[in-house]
Amino acid sequence: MLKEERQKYILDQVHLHHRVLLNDLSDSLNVSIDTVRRDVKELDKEKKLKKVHGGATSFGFMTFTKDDGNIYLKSKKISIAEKTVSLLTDGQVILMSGGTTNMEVAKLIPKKLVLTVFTPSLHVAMALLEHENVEVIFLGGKLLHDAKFAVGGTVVNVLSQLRVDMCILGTGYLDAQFGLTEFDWEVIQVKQAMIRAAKKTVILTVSDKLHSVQKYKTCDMTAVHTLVTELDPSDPLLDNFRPFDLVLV
Amino acid sequence: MLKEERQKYILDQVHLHHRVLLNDLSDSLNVSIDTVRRDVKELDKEKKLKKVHGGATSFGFMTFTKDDGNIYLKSKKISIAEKTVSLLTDGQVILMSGGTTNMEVAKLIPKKLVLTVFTPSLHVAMALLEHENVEVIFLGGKLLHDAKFAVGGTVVNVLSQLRVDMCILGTGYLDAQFGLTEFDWEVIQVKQAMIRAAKKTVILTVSDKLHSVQKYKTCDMTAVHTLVTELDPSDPLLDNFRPFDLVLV
DNA sequence: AATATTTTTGCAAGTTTTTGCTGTTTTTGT
DNA sequence: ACAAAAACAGCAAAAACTTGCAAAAATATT
Repeated sequence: MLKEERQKYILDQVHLHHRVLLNDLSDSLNVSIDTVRRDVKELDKEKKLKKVHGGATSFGFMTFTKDDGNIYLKSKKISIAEKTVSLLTDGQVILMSGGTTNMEVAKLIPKKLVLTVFTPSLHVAMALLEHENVEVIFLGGKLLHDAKFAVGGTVVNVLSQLRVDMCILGTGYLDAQFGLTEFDWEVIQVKQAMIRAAKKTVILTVSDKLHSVQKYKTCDMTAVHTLVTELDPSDPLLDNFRPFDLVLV
Repeated sequence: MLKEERQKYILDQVHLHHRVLLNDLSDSLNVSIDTVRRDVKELDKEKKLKKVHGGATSFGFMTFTKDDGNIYLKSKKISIAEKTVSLLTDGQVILMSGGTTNMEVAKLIPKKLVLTVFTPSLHVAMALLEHENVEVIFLGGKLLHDAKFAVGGTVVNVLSQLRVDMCILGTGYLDAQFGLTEFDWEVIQVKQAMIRAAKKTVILTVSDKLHSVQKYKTCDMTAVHTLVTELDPSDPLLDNFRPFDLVLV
């Protein structure tokens, strides 16, 4: 194998996974670790990647990691994401909406899990593409400038032809009496179509958003199968939702 | 066997496999390794391929690496993007493919310009959403993990129903004789559909990618209306393209 | 047709590059 | 602070490259 081939492979891997381990490379290329080290060193000198202890990282596009400043909220969302990921099983076909909570879910999906995910969210799609075993299908349409989320007829139309295992809704406001509500009419249309296209609907929400109501209604509580919060399922804050036939996680 | 035949064979092999080993060539051509070495050296001098230790590679092969950080190439791309932006007018409906050059175009679009842009590239869509006056419509479909680009039937299908003013193709390899070529079959399908959907086709390419050929063909030079490079339109490097009925910018 | 000239080809000796291995130093996580 | 992992430096064998040269082949000249 030519040196050039090796280096191209290394670059491809770096761009694909955002980071690589020298050991993995040495392994999959069947060359000594020293050779890989020297290659990476060269590529680093050529500014094609960034060498770090034990491996290398790409320093290109991936700078969209605008960490939501609110550490407190973020830890809640990660807790929700962990619970959500545990609901997923190999081979499932699922729908994911947008929002920061769903982003955490996308990041936390195990590398080995095989999934097919439909999403109208640019950010979620981007995060999902980091996982080799996840097939990502973007639900195309007109994009909202702020939410980076596709809405409109084409999205709803494609959704109407789908029948998937599970739908994970990440944003929204939840109330036992008024159900799931939103403030954007077009987003509502998409989310309703997502719910219709799925056998099960999973709602993710931080406890701060419980018992809050917005202008438009997406669905009733009866349409929800699973509710994931950062709280313990037995927490009294969730009591209002117990009368409904849903799983609390 | 004539020298010319040999060199033609070498070039074919390089284009076919992206790389060759001098030993393999010497073997299959039944000539000494020195002769092959000299041939490859000549072809390298004529810029027909790139000689590397132990063999040779096609030009597109290594050039494909996403050249972030490569300041030199980036300035070329910005120059191309500036020229491209000047081709745009208020109210147009256009198609944009992916690639780093198109990314620069997306970033450089004037804030006041009113456009409608269809694209199957996640990165380009993301960049376009920074512009308030640009309506962005994502061409949904299965996303390629490395290119973050939508391909497949749904994309082609939607494209077949469009009729837009202009199509801007950012990636690809260009040669006067072989036209626009790619190495990914699925990407080809999308690009061909994009060309069919547009009244005008604009190709953006850095001069480094001129005269390089890949496995599959997207279109002939005759399908191209405008060719944008970082070179001056009168540059002799572009002479090969003058016989065609296209605008050089 | 015979000879001279240029080009091409193969070979050999010496040089450079590449690569894996050794032992040593530096960094990292606990 | 200590043990483990990673990086570094130097070395040696193998592969690849360079150069110069002479034989062979192709082309030109008389």
